[in-house]
Amino acid sequence: MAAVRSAARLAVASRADNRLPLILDAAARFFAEKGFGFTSMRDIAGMAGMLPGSLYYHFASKEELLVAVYAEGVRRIKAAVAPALAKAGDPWARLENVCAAHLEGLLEDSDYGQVVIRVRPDDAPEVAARLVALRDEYERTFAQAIQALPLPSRTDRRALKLMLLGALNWSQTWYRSGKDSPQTLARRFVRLLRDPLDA
Amino acid sequence: MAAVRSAARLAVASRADNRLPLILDAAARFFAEKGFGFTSMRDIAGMAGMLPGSLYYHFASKEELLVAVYAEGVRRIKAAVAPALAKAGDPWARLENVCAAHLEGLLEDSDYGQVVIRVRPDDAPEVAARLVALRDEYERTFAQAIQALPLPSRTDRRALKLMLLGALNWSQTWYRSGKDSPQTLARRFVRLLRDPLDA
DNA sequence: TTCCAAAACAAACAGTTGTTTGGTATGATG
DNA sequence: CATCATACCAAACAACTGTTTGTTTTGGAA
Repeated sequence: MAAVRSAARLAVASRADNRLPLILDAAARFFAEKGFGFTSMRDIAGMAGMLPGSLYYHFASKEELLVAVYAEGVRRIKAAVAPALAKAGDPWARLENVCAAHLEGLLEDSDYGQVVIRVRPDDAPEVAARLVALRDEYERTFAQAIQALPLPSRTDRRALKLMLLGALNWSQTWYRSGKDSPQTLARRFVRLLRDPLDA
Repeated sequence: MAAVRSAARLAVASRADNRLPLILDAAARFFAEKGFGFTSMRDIAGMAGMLPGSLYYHFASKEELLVAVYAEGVRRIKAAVAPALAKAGDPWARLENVCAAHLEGLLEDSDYGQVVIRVRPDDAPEVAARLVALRDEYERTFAQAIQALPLPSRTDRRALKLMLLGALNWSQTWYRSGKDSPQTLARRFVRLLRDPLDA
């Protein structure tokens, strides 16, 4: 397939693939704002300044384009969370920072991150499995922050992960930029879990 | 508009509106399973055993049909939660039952409940405001169960509501029927918030 | 300067979308 | 029995969908 770039053939980087990032950006923006189903290839092509058919030089289908955006989204969220996760110190503080980074990724920062949370894998049946795999990949990253917490042995950490991650992801529904910052929200949520333990 | 039923004119109930529930059921099923955007009026009409154009006798548009399903969904979830909310006793136990009822509504019970959680108001721009109002209406019901909790005065109850409701609603993403029941999940989630307080 | 593959255009394809319009069976009402 | 609104059918509408095909431009390599 042509989408496999010849860039492997070293350096030069010519003009080749020049507009591919443009396509991805446009797709990410539309997928994030209107969802997968309500976005047309013409929307994307228009914003990228090209014709609809031209997209098929880079991607075999609309769903494959979604996969590319999705993958980039996961990459970015992971990259945003990684530093917070790496830093040593209080595991609770680390979790709070991880949550804050996670929230920034899906609320403010980039369209790519929003796509990962907003678009349901079943919306693209042909590639659904790959999308789920990408999500899971990230969730394992997030789970590390939970594992590190000093909790009573009876605590159900899996449930904790599902609860916290669900709370964070769902915030996309009610969050309005300009009010509480992602940092503030992360602090509030983590405190609800932590404070009672300190007493 | 014809959709305003003449039923107000007392009792008889003739054959009029006979297939309207059928339409709503079909729409609810499709909206719940494929989402609003991926459902066509032909899908719905087909399942209801009629022609696409006929739907417009009952509803002025696809979006208006969504409003009707949405409203019914909120009605049902509220009805499912109401008994749990009314019962006297331990506020924590009550919250757990409320959560269980909520989960059943959007995971197992009815397509209507699933629609309320699954379909984003912005998917139907023309009626988005009305859909949001319907959601809010229910959330106020849910908030009552939170208000009744015996919590340290410093606790942010609004954040608690957002966290718990988000965790519950997001479960639609990962829940697979047959494994943990809604009741079990509700217990696990509520315990994560309560148990630390008891110590 | 010639050549070639990359990258895009231009135009169409067949199918689907929400919706409209005009006609028609039906069952209750006078 | 005649009437009439209700509830539906039948058929089409224009617009839009993802995608394909053949052709053209382009920039770097030989």
